[in-house]
This record gives sequence, C-alpha cells and structure tokens, in this order.
Amino acid sequence: MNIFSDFRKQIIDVIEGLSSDGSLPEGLNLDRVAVDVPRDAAFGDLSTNAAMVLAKPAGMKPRDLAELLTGKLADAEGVSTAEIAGPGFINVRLDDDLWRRCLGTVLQTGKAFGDSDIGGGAPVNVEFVSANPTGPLHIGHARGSVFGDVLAALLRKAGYAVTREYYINDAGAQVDVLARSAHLRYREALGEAIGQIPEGLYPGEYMKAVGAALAERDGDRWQESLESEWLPVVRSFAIDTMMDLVRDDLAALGITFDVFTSERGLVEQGRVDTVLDGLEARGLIYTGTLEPPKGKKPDDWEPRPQTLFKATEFGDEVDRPLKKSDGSWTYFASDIAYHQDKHARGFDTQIDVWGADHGGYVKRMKAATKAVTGGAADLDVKICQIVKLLDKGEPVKMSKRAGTFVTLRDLIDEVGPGVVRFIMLTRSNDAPLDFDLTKVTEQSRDNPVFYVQYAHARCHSVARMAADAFPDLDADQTADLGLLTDEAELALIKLLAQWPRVIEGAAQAHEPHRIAYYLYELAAAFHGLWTKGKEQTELRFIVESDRAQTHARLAMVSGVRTVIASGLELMGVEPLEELR
RNA sequence: GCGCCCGUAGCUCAAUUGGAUAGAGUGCCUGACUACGGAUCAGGAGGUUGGGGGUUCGAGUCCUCCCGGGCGCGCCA
Repeated sequence: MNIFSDFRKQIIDVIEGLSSDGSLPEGLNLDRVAVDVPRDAAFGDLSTNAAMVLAKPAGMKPRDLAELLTGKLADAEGVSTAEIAGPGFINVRLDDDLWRRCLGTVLQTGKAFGDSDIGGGAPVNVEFVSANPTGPLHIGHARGSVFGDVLAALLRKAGYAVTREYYINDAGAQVDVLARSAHLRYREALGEAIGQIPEGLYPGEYMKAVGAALAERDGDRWQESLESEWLPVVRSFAIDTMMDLVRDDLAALGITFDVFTSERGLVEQGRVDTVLDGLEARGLIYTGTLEPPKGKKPDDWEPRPQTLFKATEFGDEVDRPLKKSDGSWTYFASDIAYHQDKHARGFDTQIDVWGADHGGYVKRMKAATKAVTGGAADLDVKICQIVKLLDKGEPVKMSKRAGTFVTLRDLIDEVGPGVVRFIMLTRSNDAPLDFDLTKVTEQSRDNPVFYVQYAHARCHSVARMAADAFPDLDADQTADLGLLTDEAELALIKLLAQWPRVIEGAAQAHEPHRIAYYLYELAAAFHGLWTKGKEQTELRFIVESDRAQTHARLAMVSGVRTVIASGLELMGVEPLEELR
C-alpha cells in the first residue's frame, strides 16, 4: 500500500475523466504530475502540482484548472479536504482512517512493507569494490563496498533483478609486481635471507603468508627457475590468495557477490580484440598523436602516435589511448570490452561505483559504453568521496609502521560491521565523510547509529513491559486502530506510510543514504512521542487502566519497529533489541 | 590551462530531482525528565544557499560568467 502512488492514480483518473467529458483537451502529457508531501504539515497531507504543470497545455489559468480539479477531488474516496494554495498547488488532507489502514498494512505485511514493483523485474548490474587484488581492503574501500551493496539491496526491494558484480583487475602490470613480491616471500619461506624488500615491490607483512602457502604447495620447484617460468604460476596463485583475502574481508562486512569477472579472462578469450575490431570496423579507432595537457605538461612528454578511440564522438573531451607502447591493451581497452560484456549478458542498466580518484574517467567510460552498445545500455557511475578517519575529532595518521590500523578488517574489529555500514551511509556519496572512531560508538543523539538503534530497542522494550501488564494481549492485527487519535500518533503513522515512497525515490535516484536519513527522522518522531507520554501519562503506550487503548498503541509501536528493522536490514545492519 | 565533484546556520551536512516560509545534528541560550528503558524531549537565537546575469508561474536545484576548495589530466588500474 503506497498512499502516494495510489493518490496519484486518483488524480490521473480525475484528469482523464475531465478529458473524456470535454472539460480538458485529450492526450495531455501527465508525466510531470507529481504528488509530494508538503514541507509544512499545515498545508495538508499531500500536495500536487497538477494544475500548474497542465495549465499551459490545457490552455487554462493554473488557478482555474486547480478549481476544476479540486471540485472533483473533494468528492474522491478517502479525501477529507482539497484546497488551492499559492500559484495553484492543490493541498489535500486524507481521512485519518486511511492512514490508520496504512498502519494495518504495515502490521500485515511486516518487513515486506515498502517492497515495490517499479523495477518491473528489469536486470540491473551493480559493479562495486573491484579493488586490485594486490592486498587487503582498506578504509577507502569500505565506503564503496557498503554503498554498492546497499544500493543493490535497495534496487532489489524496488523490484529490479539485481546482480552484484566484482571486476578483478588481474591483467595489468600491478599483478606482476604482486607475483614478484610473492616470489620473494616464497624464497624467504624456503629459508633464504631476502633482506630489505626492494623498492617497487609490495612490502606488506600479508605477503609472507602467500609465500609460505606457495612453498607449502609447490616445495622448492620455483626457487631457482627463470622468472618467465614461475611468473604465471606465482601470479595466479597470489591473485587467488588475495581474492580469498578480499572475499573474507567483505564477508566480515556481510557482503557477497553474484559474479566475479576476470579482466585476464576477457583478454585471454579474445574478447577485447573482438570488441575493438568492431569499433575499428566502424571507423572509431585510429592512430593519432595527442596534444599535451595545457598548463601541466609532464616533464618527459614527447609527442607519440598512439592507437586512439574516438571518445569525442560520444561526449568526451579528447580521444583516449587503447594500447601501451609494448602493444598490449590499456586497462581502458579491456574496460570497454567488459562493459560490452555486461551488456551482452543482458544488462541495459549498469551502475559502476568508483572512488573519488577515478572521477576523471567517467566521461570516457560512458562514451565507450554508448559506442559499444549502440546507445542501448545506460551507465551510471557513482563516485564515492573520500573518508576521513578521525579519533576524537583528530585525524588518524595512517602509518602501517606505527601500528595505527588502516585495513577494513581492523576497522570492523574496532567498531563492528553494523556501525561501519550505517556510518558509511550518513552522507550523500558525493560529500566527503568523517568517520570518527570515538563518536560512532557514543550513545548520543549525534551518533545516528545509536539513535536509530535506540528507537528500535525502545520498541522492543515497550513490548516486553506490555507483556507484564497485559500478558494475554492479542496480536497487533486485532487492535482497534481507531483509538489512535492524537496528532502526534497520526504524524508518526503518516511517517510510516512514507516508507514505500522513500524506497522508490532512493532506488530511482541511486541514493541509498536516503534510507539512513529517513530512519533517523522516524526515530526522532518515535522518541518524541515517547517523551510526550512521559509528560502526559494519558498518552503513554501502556495505559494499565485501558486495555484497548494499550492494544492500539502497541500495534503502532510494532509498526515503527517493523519499519526501522526493515530499513536497518536493507542497510545490512542488525537491528538490536537491547542496548546492553 | 582543461574536465569532473563541491560551495547551504559558527561547525558537519540534508533538502521529496524545478515547488510553497531552505531543514537536522552539533555548538550557544532556556526549560521538561526520580523512570513503559538513563543515554532523551520541548523551545529560542542563528541564512542575500560563494557572487553576478539568464531560463519560468516558481531556482539551493537548470544555463552562463566569475571567486574559492577537492580529485583527475598520454602507454597505473
């Protein structure tokens, strides 16, 4: 039950009715007709801009059209009042019973309340994390990981067929460095003194285990052999080990993927060649020389002919190189093949979640995707800004040597997965985020995780107390919701009714942080009502002298608990029933 | 120099995708709470949404030009 979309249908019906009886022209475009919640509750429960957006095409003044619509709407079912305001807004108040019925729906459907079918089962591919398999995940990865995972969950709840995907960059020079680092540790594991890790190799302690495991598996087989012999083997082994590490770290955050795609796999299957041959056949690839960037000329710049993709034909600023000087593909070339591959697998809607440092690549990737799918695939790239790690307001110095933790795993161990996940969504993805280790575990209002969890725990607390006062109370569904008449109670119920709308809006905008903000707002309304009951005893949830009233209020509290739990679970955060 | 993101209350950030009198937290000021579970709640002050111009019924949001910050800028992903 989505009151807002239901009401929009009512308005559309009214407009179409007026069209068919000649009061309005036929065939009006109704796309821009919106139903909103007014900023100020004094304006009513709902408002619509219908009269304003249709005035011009209908050839009427907005207020006259509003007049016409209000006349019909006032008689519509469930509408208590409809009036015109401002330049032509129509403000509507609905019968309180309609809202109470919505609470009834919450109680009946439970956590499925808010599920939507706006996705229509359309396939969506969400690609996120995709960290290079060269080491454990760090804090910078945490944000994109959570963002992508919750966005995927959100889209699923909104009715899309979502695939969570991880692209393994296992074909570039970096994994060769990884292999050499692993080989060194392998020799170390076999008893060689390796001394200092040479510049350019990965020095991390985590590489020791890789070397040891390889020695365990293969003995001294690669100890004296040529690099050309051992490199592919060691590389493959190291990548697998690193990916296990990455999977473990993600699992600790509650994240799993449906698909892992290997860049090397695409290259070895010849997919890159195929896709780029196709572009070449269309005249979109040529050999040319790029201008140096103005104002910031690299020291070693020299003009050089390169194999270029005509990205400028698809909205990019300059054409982009596809081949390295050794003749191998650039990562961009394989990325083109990868996005084509996603399209070939049936994904017309693709979402990539990237870090802030990749912002400069959005245009070329969109251009390439457009080119390679003939414009059929829509790519949305979500950029996550940096996370600043703080402790008591002071920046935490990231030094591996000093022992200050930097890995994702350490962060999870320190504050718990739920806290990490929630905090990562307390900002819009394109705003930088402060993660204060002290604040996020504080029990205060300015720690949103606590504040929302506390509201949820309070709901459970009420239920426990009620079980003492009325041990034999029936299920929520049998309560007489008509007894919920206080303004604050109805306001709370109206907020619950917004949940499906929040889901749809957040899903369509690809903005999972809206869930966190909504939950905070809902928690605030609930805490407010709680305290109101403290001051006016007749408003308490449990009224010992009034069994029916208590029953109704417990049902309302159940509704709040259900929606908060539903939202937290959507975010991958476990709802707590007690706070120590 | 160019591109992308950003600029909103002292500070950190929202703003129903173009809607009405721009909202929360924090900080400051005032009050409520000896218990359905204390960690809360109610109120006050605080704004020319960086600046100018434009688009229209209507702009924090879209276009344009400046100012300021972050990221990026040919064979790293």
